[in-house]
Amino acid sequence: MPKQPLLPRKKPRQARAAVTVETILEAAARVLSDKSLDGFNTNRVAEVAGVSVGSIYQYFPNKAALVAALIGRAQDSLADAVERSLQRSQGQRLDRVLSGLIDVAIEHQFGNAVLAAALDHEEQRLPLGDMLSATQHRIAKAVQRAFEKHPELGNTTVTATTTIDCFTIAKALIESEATREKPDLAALRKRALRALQGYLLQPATKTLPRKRTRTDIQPSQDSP
Amino acid sequence: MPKQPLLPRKKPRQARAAVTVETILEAAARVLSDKSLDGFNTNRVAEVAGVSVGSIYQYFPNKAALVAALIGRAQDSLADAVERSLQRSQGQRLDRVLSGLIDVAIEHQFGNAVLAAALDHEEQRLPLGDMLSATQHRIAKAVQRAFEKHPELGNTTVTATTTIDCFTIAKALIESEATREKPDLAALRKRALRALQGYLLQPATKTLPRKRTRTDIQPSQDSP
DNA sequence: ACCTGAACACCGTTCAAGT
DNA sequence: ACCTGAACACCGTTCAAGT
Repeated sequence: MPKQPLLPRKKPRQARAAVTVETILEAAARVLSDKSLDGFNTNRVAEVAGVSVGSIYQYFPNKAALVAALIGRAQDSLADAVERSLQRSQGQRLDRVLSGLIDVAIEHQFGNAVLAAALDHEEQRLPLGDMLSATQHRIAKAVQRAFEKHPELGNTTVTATTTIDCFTIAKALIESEATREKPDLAALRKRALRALQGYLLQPATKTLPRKRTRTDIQPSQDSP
Repeated sequence: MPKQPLLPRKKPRQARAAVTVETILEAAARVLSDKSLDGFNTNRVAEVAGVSVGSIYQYFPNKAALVAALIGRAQDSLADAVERSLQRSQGQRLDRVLSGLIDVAIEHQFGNAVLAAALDHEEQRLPLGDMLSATQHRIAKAVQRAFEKHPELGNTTVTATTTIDCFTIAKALIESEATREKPDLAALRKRALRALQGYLLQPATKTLPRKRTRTDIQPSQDSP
């Protein structure tokens, strides 16, 4: 069971080394875009980058760390876009705010569809834990602030979970549309907006009396 | 670029061969549960099943087809559970119907968490196309019928897309909770119900006047 | 400090040989 | 018809040798 480290092995100390690292990451993004996850191998990345495979392993402990670095960059750029969008829609109606965020997420996903899909996929699989949460907290905090002070949500308490759920929901709808052969972005925007508005404006459910059934289980690791 | 076939190579003709196939699939599920996707390899599956690697390739064209078969079985069992749930909640309030479906989905995900997560993951990655849609249509149709005739949704038109969106949303929330270290199933139920009720009861958005921005793009395959 | 590329290990897949 | 397992190919990772 390989508990793989995902952090960069070391930082380049010389200028030409920094170029090497940058070249490697660009090549990795390129290969991932062109060939998707199958066909993404270190040999090809090295070839496209014009370096030896060994050079990759001087800065990244393994292939997963290479992908993790790309995910980190994508997250950063998403966080920037979210903050810009919230700034633009400041003081506007809730549907405007939400539409802005949805547009950002759609752009993020469809701007480079193959790459984004591959990164999303690996994001779930890799134990990114803390690496991810830094930037994601930044996003969550910004959105939560915007929600909290919004008049239309005055009566609803907006928790961190609520904010994260909004992201989860929007992301799922967008990714689902992305796998379609002919995505309809206009329709997608409406559906995502409806889902988010619905979730946010729906009063949190009063505890629903529920008969206990055999689905009242705690998570376990049974064999099939 | 390997356009991999995912359908079983052939059906076993003798009884002992059927046993072999069953044994292989059970071993595959076992390995996947124990070791997750890393560490899931054909050699180990063969070893656990007590057969030679060659035997696997007599019935499955490749490793992905093995996983695809497991996905198919999981989908079938989910479809059964959905239909049973809809039958139980027939004529009840909408929140009851939705809660029943949510419980089914939660049971499906948490009953064998590692296996379910691995299968979900591969479900997105593999080009399952038609293999999936058969069972998924069965589920979607059943749910859509239940929604369409439900009094509380009388004024809302329930399209196929609406139904699928509900699944997408519920699944995303459940999977997200499944990656947590200490999942809170009771809270998850409430959040999922709120999301589904919100989406279904929220009147479909009137076309929102939107300024055109540079995010009005069509999907493309640009380089980063 | 950085880079190279041959060498090794692991694993997916095949195929000649068996029953 | 079914099963075996050695052999091959591909790819992740390392390391001794270079600059």
